[in-house]
Amino acid sequence: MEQKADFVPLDESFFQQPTLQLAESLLGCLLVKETKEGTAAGFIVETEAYRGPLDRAAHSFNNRRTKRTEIMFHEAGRIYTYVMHTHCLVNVVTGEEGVPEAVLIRAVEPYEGIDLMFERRGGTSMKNLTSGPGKLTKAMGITMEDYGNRFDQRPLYITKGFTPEDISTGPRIGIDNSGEAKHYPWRFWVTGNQYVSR
DNA sequence: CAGCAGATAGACT
DNA sequence: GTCTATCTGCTGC
Repeated sequence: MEQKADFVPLDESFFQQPTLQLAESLLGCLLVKETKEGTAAGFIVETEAYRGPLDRAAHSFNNRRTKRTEIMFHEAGRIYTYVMHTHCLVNVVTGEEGVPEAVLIRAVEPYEGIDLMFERRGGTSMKNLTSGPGKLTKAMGITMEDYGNRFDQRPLYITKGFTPEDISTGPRIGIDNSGEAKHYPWRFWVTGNQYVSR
């Protein structure tokens, strides 16, 4: 009876929305990671959409299909983790089988397992704990182990959170060498939330 | 606030 | 073998 029944993963049909719409729908949802050290959870407050063939900023631009991007060609709801420099980033795969699109989770608001997150992140402030894509994966213990799993089942999954009052959009971050694509307003965040990366 | 080091996986010559 | 990358934290003006 140790098991918490509070967190019920979202149904897979949730992920079967157009990528831009899903990026917006994900705001306010609760991202949960269960490990043997404990459970860490946080509300998603910032996302970015990456749209395969059309999007120069996406790893899957021009349908580039490699070992790394392979998972983006799968059905919606898969987990795409990617190691960048010293950090791991986490994406939600969207689109139907064969359509390489994804949503990057850029920031969450800490909700449960906050002590555990501080332990993993070392000395830092509450505001700095999960306010960035590399920070949140470290705080929650998300790694390449999660690559290819599904967001509708443990140990890494998404469940219902709150409904954001107001949502902002703007250009994405960290894709300066992507030509035109860098101006696309495919970044979404909860307006005014202090855990948004910038 | 600009500049840069850090450290790993995968693409490309 | 070399180069780039969906970033972060620290240093020095």
